[in-house]
Amino acid sequence: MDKTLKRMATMQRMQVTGLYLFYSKGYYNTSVDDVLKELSMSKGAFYHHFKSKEDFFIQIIENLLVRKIYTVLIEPIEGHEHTLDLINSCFEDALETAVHNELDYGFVLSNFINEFNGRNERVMKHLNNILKVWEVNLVSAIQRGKFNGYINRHVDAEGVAVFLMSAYMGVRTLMVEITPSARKYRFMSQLRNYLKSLEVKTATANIS
Amino acid sequence: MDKTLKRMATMQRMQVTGLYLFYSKGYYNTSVDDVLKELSMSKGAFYHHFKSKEDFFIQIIENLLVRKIYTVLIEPIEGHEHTLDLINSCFEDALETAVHNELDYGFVLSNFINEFNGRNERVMKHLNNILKVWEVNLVSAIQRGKFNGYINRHVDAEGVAVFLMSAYMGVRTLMVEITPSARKYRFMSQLRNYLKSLEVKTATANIS
DNA sequence: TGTAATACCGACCAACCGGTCGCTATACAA
DNA sequence: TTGTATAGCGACCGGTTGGTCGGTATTACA
Repeated sequence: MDKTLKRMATMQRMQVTGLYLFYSKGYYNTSVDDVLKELSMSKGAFYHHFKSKEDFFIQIIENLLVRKIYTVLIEPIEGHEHTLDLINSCFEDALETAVHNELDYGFVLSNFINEFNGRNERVMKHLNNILKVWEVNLVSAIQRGKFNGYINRHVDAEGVAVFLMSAYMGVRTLMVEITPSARKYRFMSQLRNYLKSLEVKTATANIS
Repeated sequence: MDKTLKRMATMQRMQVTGLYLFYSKGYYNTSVDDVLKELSMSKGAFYHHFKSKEDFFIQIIENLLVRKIYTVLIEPIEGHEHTLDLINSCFEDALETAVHNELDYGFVLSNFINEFNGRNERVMKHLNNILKVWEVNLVSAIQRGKFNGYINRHVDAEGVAVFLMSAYMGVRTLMVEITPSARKYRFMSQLRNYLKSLEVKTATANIS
């Protein structure tokens, strides 16, 4: 096998294991030795590939976390179909994955933000960047929805984005407890209610 | 001074300092020595009053955290005035406090849940209990609102409670970043929008 | 004033932390 | 086959962790 290819394969394997452990036990609560034990690897090998634990984690963020958020929360709302339906399906799918996750420790990004906030500025910058990318993409999806006539012109796109992100991050924390499925169902029902309030209003639609 | 009174005063002082440090640096990232340094106290004194670090933290939860949540998030919505107004004011005030907090590390309860979830079942039980109390009180406030004619009869009280808790917990995490004030404003605006959708509908109110 | 309980002190412990370093094992190019 | 760069090894280091323990200082009460 090509040398650089093998190197990348090893590093990838280390990062996947690292993300899993950091997510489940927390960054500060997971020692380098823990990661190495899981990998059946030596310390020398670790520090041959990464210059520090922090550097290892930052590479995990950039290589794995960013891609994860993209796949689950950004790409699904990029289409030109009815924006509110896209958002609804996207959240539905994301939460369903969480429900079926045997061991759910909450929204990965939100967990790390909580852990690093006020403690490690360098890591926080990387995490906040992901948050920003998500926000920007949500805002433009909503504006696209307005342009395409699916969303009321007077809706504040930035406000909706902040609200949606808040709701999602919060419910993911709530769902780590017992009966995540019931909470997901109730949450999604209220989310649809909220999304409906953003629709283009017709003269007759809301008379009850 | 009475002996037991002095003991309680000392323990109270220790717990207040402990909560501050655990909140700002995280539980696992704060050593007992850190707490003792802040208190100018010895290890012997600490372990004379508390049998372990974990025990110390659980007492902090029961004595300080529970009361805090009660004061900020439960009592303000207990009245018989318009329920949705009470909720709106309660969230507004709670977030305003967060904005003015020089060093904000997010919603205390939510931070600790994130830190202990899957790592310490005993502590999690105590934290989940607070969450449950909050939820129960929100649900009964909403049902009271329905009874008093402020909220639509068909509204799912449990669903609204989960949604409101999610949104609050999420926005508190989002607000730790830059410009918390702007995010608060946008969030509250959307929250009012959502709360409005729960009101008793009249034939003319929603024609636009 | 004597005494017993409580409050507090800080040296000390084993276990663990992130990181270093001198070493070997392997793989490819000449 | 040999030389050289990369991959991987694990003992070891200084520092920190939660917790212990033998001691002293302070207090309340007889």
